[in-house]
Amino acid sequence: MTIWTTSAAADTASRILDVAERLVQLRGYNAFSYADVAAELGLTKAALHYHFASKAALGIALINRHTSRFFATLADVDSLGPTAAARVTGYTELYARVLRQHRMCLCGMLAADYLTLPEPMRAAVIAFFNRNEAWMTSVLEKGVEDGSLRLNETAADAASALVGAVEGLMLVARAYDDVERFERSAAQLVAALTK
Amino acid sequence: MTIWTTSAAADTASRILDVAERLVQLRGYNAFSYADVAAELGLTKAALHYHFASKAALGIALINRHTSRFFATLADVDSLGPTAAARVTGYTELYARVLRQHRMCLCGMLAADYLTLPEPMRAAVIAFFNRNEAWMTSVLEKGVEDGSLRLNETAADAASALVGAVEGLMLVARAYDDVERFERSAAQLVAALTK
DNA sequence: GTCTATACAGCGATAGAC
DNA sequence: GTCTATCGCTGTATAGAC
Repeated sequence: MTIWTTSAAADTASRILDVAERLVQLRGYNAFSYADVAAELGLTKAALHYHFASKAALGIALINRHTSRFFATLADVDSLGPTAAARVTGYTELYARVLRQHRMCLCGMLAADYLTLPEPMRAAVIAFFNRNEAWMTSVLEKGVEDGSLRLNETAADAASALVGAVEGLMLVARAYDDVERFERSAAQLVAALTK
Repeated sequence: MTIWTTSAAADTASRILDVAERLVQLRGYNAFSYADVAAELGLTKAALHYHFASKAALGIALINRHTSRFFATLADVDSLGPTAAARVTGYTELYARVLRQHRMCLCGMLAADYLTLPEPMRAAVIAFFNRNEAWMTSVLEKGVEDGSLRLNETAADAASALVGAVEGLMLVARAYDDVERFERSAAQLVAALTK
């Protein structure tokens, strides 16, 4: 049993997930292969199939790990204890970091590939968005309660608009290879909440 | 020389574009093939290669035709002569129509596939977004001039945010298979312009 | 846990007949 | 303009040795 603290060489399954995650975020689910991942890690395709029996299984593991990590990081944003507007800005900043690596949001990319995905992957993608919206709804509700935000719609509706909008800002900004474009647009979304 | 008025059976190249366009909007550029299109039209792959020598050539033709048609339709929205807010709503309604067919915006989908596209296709995708933003910028500027809109940022910045946001609202709403979700969110974007 | 080897389907693309 | 036939390659996945 290996004890993980920090750094250290990750096990093979983790390294497979690392590479596959990056490739999906860069190229999409249908434009990466076991051969791509294997070559990058100096393994064979057969070795990958030992760790993840099928591409669908790899895909599901990818989404699940990403979702866990993302909401762990979001909890850190919460623990900074700022205002609702600052928290939403923290949320957009998480995505700006992804963009700086020229990557799309993993689940945003999979949303584009959605109709080609096996059902279990679809469900995991939707679960990610549901959690995004639930987090955002909670943040907006607190902002309304403390008077820092004024909404003309329900917090849930405002949250779903924000989550969707951020995905699109990433999608287009990445094509332009222009993170500042994303940041300018995201700042407007936040500003609209407090107007 | 065939005269096109309305309806009538389109020529083969047009029918190829029709099918390929739908498949890209549903599945993405890397998840459709010449075989898919040929089978649907009762042709062979070789016949498709006669009309479009390569997949890249087909892709470029796809974007160019779509761009022409989209801005022709947008001109109709303009000619209705409504206010800036109504024009933006008309813009979002064009995309709602696409969503009702369970399709993503063609260029939004290609933005996801962006890093896998040949350079000429990338340029055509960016040109589409540039024209979207130019149209939207013009609409917003007129709204500011006539006093119907108040912006806290430049019209160009507000336009790029709107265009990007709409793409994301489509992307996520399509995964949820929920056009009303898109419409609720899009209405908020419009409302934020006049607040 | 990783390898070699292989199966089998699909891909984009081409040659040449009709 | 469309066909048959085929090429070379890549895709996911499996069997069995080490």
